[in-house]
Amino acid sequence: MAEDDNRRTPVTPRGARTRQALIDAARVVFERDGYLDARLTDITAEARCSTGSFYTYFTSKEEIFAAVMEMTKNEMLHPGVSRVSEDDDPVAVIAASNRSYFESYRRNAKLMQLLEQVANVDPRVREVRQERARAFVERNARSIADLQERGLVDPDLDSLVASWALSSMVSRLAFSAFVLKEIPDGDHLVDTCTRLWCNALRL
Amino acid sequence: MAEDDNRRTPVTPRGARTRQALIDAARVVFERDGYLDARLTDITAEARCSTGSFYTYFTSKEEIFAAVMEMTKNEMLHPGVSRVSEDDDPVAVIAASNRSYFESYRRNAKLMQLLEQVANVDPRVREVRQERARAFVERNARSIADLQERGLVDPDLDSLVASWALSSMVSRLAFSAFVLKEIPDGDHLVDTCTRLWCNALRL
Amino acid sequence: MAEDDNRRTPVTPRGARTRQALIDAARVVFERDGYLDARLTDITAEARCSTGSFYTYFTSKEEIFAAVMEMTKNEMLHPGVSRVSEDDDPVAVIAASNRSYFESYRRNAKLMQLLEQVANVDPRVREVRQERARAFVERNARSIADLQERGLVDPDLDSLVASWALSSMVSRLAFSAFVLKEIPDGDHLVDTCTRLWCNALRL
Amino acid sequence: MAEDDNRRTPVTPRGARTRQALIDAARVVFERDGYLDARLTDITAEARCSTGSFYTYFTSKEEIFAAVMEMTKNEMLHPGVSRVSEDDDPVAVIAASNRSYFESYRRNAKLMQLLEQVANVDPRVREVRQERARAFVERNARSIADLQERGLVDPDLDSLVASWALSSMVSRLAFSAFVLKEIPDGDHLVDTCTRLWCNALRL
DNA sequence: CATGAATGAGGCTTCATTCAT
DNA sequence: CATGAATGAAGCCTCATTCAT
Repeated sequence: MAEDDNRRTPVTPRGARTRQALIDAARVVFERDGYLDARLTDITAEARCSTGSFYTYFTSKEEIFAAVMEMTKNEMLHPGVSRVSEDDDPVAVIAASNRSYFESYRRNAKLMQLLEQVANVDPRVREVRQERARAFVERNARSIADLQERGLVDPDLDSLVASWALSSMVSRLAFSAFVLKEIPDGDHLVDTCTRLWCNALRL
Repeated sequence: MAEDDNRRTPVTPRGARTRQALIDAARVVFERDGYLDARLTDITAEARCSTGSFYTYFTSKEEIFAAVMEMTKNEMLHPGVSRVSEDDDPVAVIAASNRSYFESYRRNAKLMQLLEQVANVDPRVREVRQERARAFVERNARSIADLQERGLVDPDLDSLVASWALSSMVSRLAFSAFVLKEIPDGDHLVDTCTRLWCNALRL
Repeated sequence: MAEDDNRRTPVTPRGARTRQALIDAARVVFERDGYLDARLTDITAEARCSTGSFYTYFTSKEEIFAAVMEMTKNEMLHPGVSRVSEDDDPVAVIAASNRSYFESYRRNAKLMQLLEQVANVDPRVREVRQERARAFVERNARSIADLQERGLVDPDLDSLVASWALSSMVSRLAFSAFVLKEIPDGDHLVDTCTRLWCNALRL
Repeated sequence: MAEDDNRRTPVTPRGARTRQALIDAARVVFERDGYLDARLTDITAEARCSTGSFYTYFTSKEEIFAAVMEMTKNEMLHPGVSRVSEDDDPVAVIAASNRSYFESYRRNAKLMQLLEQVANVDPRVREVRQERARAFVERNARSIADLQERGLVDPDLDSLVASWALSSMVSRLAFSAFVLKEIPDGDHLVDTCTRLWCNALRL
């Protein structure tokens, strides 16, 4: 995250406040208008600061978008997963993980939509999104491989490809449910999803 | 599909040729530069006609994009599916269907990327994409329901939700493989995908 | 009215029909959209003929406007005036003249508005309008001079200037009443107008 | 008068200067080229600022035209009128008023021509012109009614209609004299005008 | 004579970015 | 560090006019 630019990280509290106001405003504007239709002046207006101030802290729309995403990274994590111990029932672990994922997605649907939007437009954001996806997939792949080692699931499956497939299934389902609203949200959705996941692995 | 505009449908062969040249040019430019970076003048230059001619047939970039999509709809269909009879082994049917889908996606990867890009930006295109997705999902849902009736797959699954999930899995996998190139393409991919699909249904 | 252009006066009945259709269409479009917003293609569409045909008969919007005005010249004349003989009561003559003028204006309000509009935009049309005005003013001036000679009205008035003033009064009043609709139409209006005219001359 | 737009009213002196320069430039260009032929770039060139600056203060040609008119409203007022006291000879009052009106019109002939031109083309400007006219007419109507109450003029006249007629006469005469130059300017014109006005009222 | 497609100059408008105060 | 006005490249779009069929 080292800046290749001499934009200062604010040193005075006043500067920090302005920077934060800009990020908050950017989130509001991006969620309201979409990334492409958001104008820098909309953001500064929302932040109640001048146009010029934007360039004190950021060099471009892209950069402030990255800052928004960085800022909300914590909200996007799925804290529930790690709390499930390895001794637990594997199905319960998967169910908990899925439930947690869906909940997080539901809470941040607008942001996820934005991320999807911008990833299809800006290569740097695409990279960010793919990195997140990869991390998610790899964690699931390790989990699948682990279950294979323990003889609990179909050993013939390529754990990485299976993880790609199942992770894609879950994330796309969440997108359809919470962003596109094509599928009714609810326990039924998560349950079916978990059941398919377990079935798919022959767990 | 009814135009809310009086742009003519060409009545002379010459007009039809120009219109077609514009659509072809648009596809080239869209695939080369992406939807957002494509300028109308690039399209008319590629089509070797004047700026004004664009407006003889289309009112906006959005509209010619829709025409490109309409034009290539046939290429996107998966003709192989219907050739598999109902008497065949259900696994073979699914395998054939998936293979066909992946092949079609591979051939039209650029267009699929475009569709995804524009769908996240333009509501009208989003509608088109969702309609296609829905058709695909519903076909698969009927197929699943049919297998349930024949007692071949898990009867407890909600066939529609299961179809959403598995269809999402396949289409997203294709996107990751052919557009993002995150997953190596190959028989292995389709086979694993089919295996997961069948497993998921307990077929 | 001699054309400085080789646009043919139609020789075939078919040509005459097309030309007439264009003029009729132009009137409809001009009255509906105003001169400036009227596009040549609107006129040809209204006339149900091709764009090219327009240029078979006219060279410009200006020219077809002139043709519309020429065509409707007869409607604009005030036939009632001449029917009043000189022996009649001068007040009755003036009253009849005014009444006739107002009636004609009321019937052709849309066209008068157009004439006013275009005169402020196109010097050639301005010339036409001024010529009409001048003819009207001069006729009235002669009438006033005549009354002066007969010792019926104030002999100190400059008959030409008085005619300009009173003619302006009437025509502008008609414009306000029938085009701008600022003044309620009715007998009261004409009567007051006539009374003012007579008073002004000390008739 | 409330702007339905967020174009800023300048807050710094510099901004105020630019805005003023644009208005001044617009007046020059409008008077030189006419409203329709005036291009925005002509105005910004004349104001020695960039194209973009125009849009900092105005949204359209129409809007800056309104600003020009607003700016010159003061020049258009007829300050002489109020200086004539009610005790004066009514004829003298009318004479002074007319003289003042003509002088003002003569000074601002170009602008009046513009106003007339644009009023026939743009409904918003038409409204402005009509409001001015109405104010003028109503003031004269009150004056006529006052003279009626004092028994000095024909009591049978409808003071409002009479005012419309006579006000129209004066303003149209001024237009003919100073814009169209159809009538020779001079004392004679004003005197005849005043005489007709007084005669018409039987003053 | 009719047709209707093709043309392209020319004006309009936006908004990211700079910079003087 | 904040301000907000100034900039101008860049793309959009119209429509009168021409011309091949």
